[in-house]
Amino acid sequence: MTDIHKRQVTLDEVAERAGVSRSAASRVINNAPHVSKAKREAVQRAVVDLGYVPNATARALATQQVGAVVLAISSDNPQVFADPFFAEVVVGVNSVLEETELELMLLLATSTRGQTRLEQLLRTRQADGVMLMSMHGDDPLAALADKADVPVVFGGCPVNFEPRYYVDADNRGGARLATEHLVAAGRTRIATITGRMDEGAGTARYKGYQEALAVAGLDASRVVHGDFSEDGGSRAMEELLATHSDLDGVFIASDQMAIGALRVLKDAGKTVPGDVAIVGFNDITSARHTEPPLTTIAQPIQSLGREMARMLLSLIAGETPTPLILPTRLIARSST
Amino acid sequence: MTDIHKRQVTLDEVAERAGVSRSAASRVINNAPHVSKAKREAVQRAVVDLGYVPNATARALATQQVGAVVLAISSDNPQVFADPFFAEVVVGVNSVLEETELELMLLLATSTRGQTRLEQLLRTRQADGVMLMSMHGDDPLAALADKADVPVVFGGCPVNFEPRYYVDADNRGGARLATEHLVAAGRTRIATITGRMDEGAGTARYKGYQEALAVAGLDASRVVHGDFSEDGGSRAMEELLATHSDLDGVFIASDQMAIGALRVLKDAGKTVPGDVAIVGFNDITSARHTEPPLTTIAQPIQSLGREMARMLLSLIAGETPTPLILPTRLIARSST
DNA sequence: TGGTCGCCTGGAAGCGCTCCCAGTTTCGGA
DNA sequence: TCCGAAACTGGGAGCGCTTCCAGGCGACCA
Repeated sequence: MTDIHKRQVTLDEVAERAGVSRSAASRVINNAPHVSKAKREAVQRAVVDLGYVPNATARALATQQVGAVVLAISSDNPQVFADPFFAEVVVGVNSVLEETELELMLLLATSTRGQTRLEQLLRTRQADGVMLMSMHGDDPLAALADKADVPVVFGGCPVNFEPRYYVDADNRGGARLATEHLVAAGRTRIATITGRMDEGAGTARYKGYQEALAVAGLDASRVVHGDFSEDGGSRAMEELLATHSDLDGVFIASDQMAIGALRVLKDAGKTVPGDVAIVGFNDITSARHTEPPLTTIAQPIQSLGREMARMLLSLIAGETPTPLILPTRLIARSST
Repeated sequence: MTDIHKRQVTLDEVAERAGVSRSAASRVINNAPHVSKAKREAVQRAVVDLGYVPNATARALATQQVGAVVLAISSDNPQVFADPFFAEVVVGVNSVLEETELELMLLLATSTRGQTRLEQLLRTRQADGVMLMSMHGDDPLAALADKADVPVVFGGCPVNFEPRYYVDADNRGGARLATEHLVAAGRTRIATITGRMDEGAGTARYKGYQEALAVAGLDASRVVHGDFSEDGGSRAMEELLATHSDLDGVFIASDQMAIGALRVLKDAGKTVPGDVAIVGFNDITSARHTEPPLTTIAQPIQSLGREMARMLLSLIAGETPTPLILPTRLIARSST
């Protein structure tokens, strides 16, 4: 870099050029009242002439507001964010932040360093608010976050406690929908492959499965716990086939696992949906391209991001929003 | 929010508690020399006791360094970031930033507001550096960015000019690889569906296709321009079928388009790879699940992110790195 | 024992902006 | 014509930190 930083033009220069005091200039920049029309225009002209842009840092220091919020993903897996899920969340978040003056910071707290950073963030107001996602069950940060003195909204409800502010997809309702769909299709020996049981989504989806079968008066004991991953899905399906070879329907708590399961089913010579019907969860892009295309539950991911951002904004504004559960819906394709 | 912001503890308090001057305290915080062992330890103890964490804003104002870099995606499509591609880039970027003290800010410049923000960012040093992606051909910001007085590295080379600092995947080489693969499989009437020709990746991949066919002495005139999208791929394939029904191989510049094309081919009663062999580009997750699984070109996306971040760091450190082209490789599956 | 060098040390001046406050105008109403 | 209220105006004190600088002090060499 050539080090010719043409020094940034400051408010003082604007004021001088406009022939007013710095205070007056500041007022027009923030369009506050108490400045005459003439001076206001003079300042505005000076701003344009000089190409003045306020220094965000200085402003932040003076106002004690950072002007940025952070989206933090806490996880032990460095690759979590590679999940397209988060990309969509970000799009949603961005769409509402775009209407404000707030910047978006990303914090992938996947290492010890990252966790430390997140912790400091929570206790020292380095941001005006934080959106926190993907807390797994035993994360001590969850509790800390919920009573931090900086506004925090959770994306997804942690498994072991309910934060004051969160927005979540209706995982339980979605799982119920999925299972009911299987029941309605005449399946009677319905199994499930759950997600990680230390995540809110994992337990909630399992609960939905149980509820639906209870209502239908069917046996809900064909259960294997998975981990949301494709390989995990394969392993779980193998186990299921070994222990409950009579099954004729499976609700699988993620499409990734469903893809793995589909492969195992195929290798085992079972037809889908002929021998066994499958419903997944998430509606990832690949779900449309499997053989057969996967019936699944879609969550409004961008909305989730959008609503998290809105809730955070409302919190920052000093309001007290109530938790929000977003509806999920069934996408029927050919695996059922 | 309860508004009991227990005021942040300041450096002055630390200094007082340690019985030293603020300057001394500052020195030990930044572990600078010229402070006796005794005082150094006293300060360190005070820091722990008080739970002191430096105020990043104040520090930024004093040092004239923001302590954050931004990853900016410039595009006219609000949904670009939903592409899993960027999620992976972010993972890569984060992995190197994690080792530093720098924060990561995300700027999705998809609206007028966003573009304005990006422009201001480029001219007013609101960040210590910026990584810029997805510039399409006629974006005036590209030129501006390249001579901004803040370090900028491009991700992907814009179509109409070569920035001073960039890292890109070897799109041309990858396309050549893909086309050569088709040639090696004995195909002789090889078409291509290109990407958007106002993006660097689009033109580069087209060039690679031309080169490979030139070397093989084959006709390179079976060309339809697409837009990288699935629907665009369908439309392009229809056109190709209508105008060049004799084709026996197609290099398609993105997997998304390939998926669309596959559907059209199937509807038209053509078998893959029997009648026509297909090679895509990107190796998206879905590519493994299509029918048949797609032969494609993989780019090292996380590396791209990582190298962009590294280059930016080196730029910030005052060095002068050279542009970087990352290798791509062929993933052979059953569509060829 | 005197002089010099080099390492501490803390005071103070900013970094660029906001905002309180006291002083000055202006203006309408009586 | 006079008075009070309301609107304007600019000075100045911070926000919390870094860093320059001048002064102090011990050590080391001759």
